[in-house]
Amino acid sequence: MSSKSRVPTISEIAERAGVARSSVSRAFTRPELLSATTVLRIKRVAEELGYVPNSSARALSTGKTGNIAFLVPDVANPYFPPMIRSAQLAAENLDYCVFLADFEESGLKEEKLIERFAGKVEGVILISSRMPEDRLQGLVEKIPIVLVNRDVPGIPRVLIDAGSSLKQAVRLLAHQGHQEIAYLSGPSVTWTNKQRQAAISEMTNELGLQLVVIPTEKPSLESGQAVVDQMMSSGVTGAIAFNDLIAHGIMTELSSRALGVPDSFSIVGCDNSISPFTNPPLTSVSNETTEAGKIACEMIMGLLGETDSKNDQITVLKTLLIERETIGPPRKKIISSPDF
Amino acid sequence: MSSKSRVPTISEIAERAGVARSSVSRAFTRPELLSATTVLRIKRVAEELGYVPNSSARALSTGKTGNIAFLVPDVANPYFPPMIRSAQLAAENLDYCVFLADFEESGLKEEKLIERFAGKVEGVILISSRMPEDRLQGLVEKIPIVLVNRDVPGIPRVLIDAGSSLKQAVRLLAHQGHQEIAYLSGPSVTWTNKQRQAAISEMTNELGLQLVVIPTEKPSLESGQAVVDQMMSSGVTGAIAFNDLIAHGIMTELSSRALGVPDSFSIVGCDNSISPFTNPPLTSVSNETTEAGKIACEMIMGLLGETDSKNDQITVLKTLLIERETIGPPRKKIISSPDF
DNA sequence: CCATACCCTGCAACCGGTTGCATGTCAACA
DNA sequence: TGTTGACATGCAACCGGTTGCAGGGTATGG
Repeated sequence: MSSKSRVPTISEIAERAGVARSSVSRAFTRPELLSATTVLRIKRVAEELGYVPNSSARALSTGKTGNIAFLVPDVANPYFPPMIRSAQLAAENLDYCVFLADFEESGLKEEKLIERFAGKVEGVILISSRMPEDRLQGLVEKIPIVLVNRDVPGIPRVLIDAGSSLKQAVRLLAHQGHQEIAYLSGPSVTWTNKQRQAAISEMTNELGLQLVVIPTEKPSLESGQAVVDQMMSSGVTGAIAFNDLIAHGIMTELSSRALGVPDSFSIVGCDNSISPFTNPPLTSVSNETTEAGKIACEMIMGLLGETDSKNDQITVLKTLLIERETIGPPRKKIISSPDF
Repeated sequence: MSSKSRVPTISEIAERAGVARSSVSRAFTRPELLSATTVLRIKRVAEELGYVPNSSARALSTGKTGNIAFLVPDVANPYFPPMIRSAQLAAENLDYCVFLADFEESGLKEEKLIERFAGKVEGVILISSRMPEDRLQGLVEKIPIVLVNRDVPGIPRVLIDAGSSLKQAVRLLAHQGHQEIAYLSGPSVTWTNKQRQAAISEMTNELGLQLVVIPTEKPSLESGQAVVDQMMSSGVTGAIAFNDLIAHGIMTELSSRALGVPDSFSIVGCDNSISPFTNPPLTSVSNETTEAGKIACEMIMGLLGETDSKNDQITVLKTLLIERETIGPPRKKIISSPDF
């Protein structure tokens, strides 16, 4: 029956406490300016009436919203939730609230979202941004930005460098005797993908292996399944996937064709997201996403004080290859060399 | 070098376009009140100057923030991200932004968060709320609330009812010959846990099975591992876990003791989150979390128009038992009856 | 006892939009 | 030609805080 009970305003508190509105405001924001007894009296009245400062009003006059935005390409991708969580927790400790949005792997949508958030937040954390570099450069003039897994000079960023672990994976594959391997690439525009591909390519060159790069539609299970045909017909005996999801898609498709891993095919994933759960457990690259989220959040907070967000701060996080059970020696080819 | 370039205000646009401030405002909010040419002129100037309405100011005068909050017990629990995603997408379509927060399975923290968000949002969606019923009842007088997986009369809610699938799981276990099974319970205060336990208990009674309820610390992998001793010494031959995470914890612990699933022990999970990935693939209950998120969001939006959020709207979503490979006949007990 | 300084509090403007009401213009109609 | 009404626009108050400045009161020192 009672519709939403209206919250009292500063004026009502002031009247009830017999002080000016400004004193009420100060009682909450700068109590050291008032006598202790006045503060007490005001707070008592406020408590009594259930006063809560209106944050829109406060934001309007101070220019600080106390919010940040956190944009990810896909919330449901298990790579992101730990990062989201740690960033949100870090923000909360500094009394900030965080907006979350999913830009569905689309740079356009990402840009639209930033625009929508622009007035509501003090800063934006972009995870694996798909936006063109020049747009980012333009944006950073308008609002503080921190990038995760995207390397744009002049914009503060935290990078997770899987390169060395991936090289190690190539070495492992080579050691088992693989001569031709595939890289199931991820979203081609992303820094993460480029960086992973470059590392793998560098190591295959060094070791004299053949590398076949096979693009996938999306970094998802389904996309992994979809490229198995192409992958198998390319003649490779092992593969490294952009992420665990793609790797697992391949494993399921392989197993539905009665091809076992690692007996018939070797595979390694990346991100260590679902890899402990797969069948068999997937060899994968673990990375400190939790740490990354926290650092990104701290970076953005650091930026807020400054007059100029143009800033080249950069943090690189290391990774670790977790060896599980999906690497083995290559299966002998059916159509083999004459000496067999 | 240039610090954040200030965004122009309505006044500057007005001056530049030679109209009143109110006209600029109307050009954006109620263009049908102005002549088409004026609207055009204003919009051109606005575009030129890069005008973006200040949302704090707008929120202050209209009383609508255009935001909602989405609170979950644990962002990193794979059960929630799909729900978060669908809710956020639904909100976005209605031009709403969503705050995300993690209350770490704590009712106290949940309450603190709601308080913090109170002034910033028009409504709150609470997932698996841990708050006492009377506090919720009090809260709903102050701000529109929608509950997911929590059943409080008078508050709109969407429930995912795993009962029938869980009963089916018990039947399956019984059919395989299990006489004593365990329920690895989840957070005891949650509706979800109570409801799951009740369904299982009802069916074990009906079928004349022994049910041992074993509480877990948290619905996590680690907690699952931690209760294996207790579970095995209780003499059960199969178990149903509150969720996939607990179930998987048990599987890994079992396997580290060289006990295979389902040969030595049968187990079923719930939520179908990581179950397709486990080794062996876990029999689990799938539920429409995506749908739940969307519906919750639509419910909250429906509430916003009304003067009174007290409202008994309720949606129940069904589930499905996905049979995979973790149920088998019970292992014969070592200490067995004399007839063997 | 008076001057100085400090402490506390109030006044009023301001943040940037929104909106009810008044005014002005022009066309249609009698 | 005068009246009426629809339409377009402006005026000014308002949303609920924050903050620079001024003024009154009291304590302190000369």
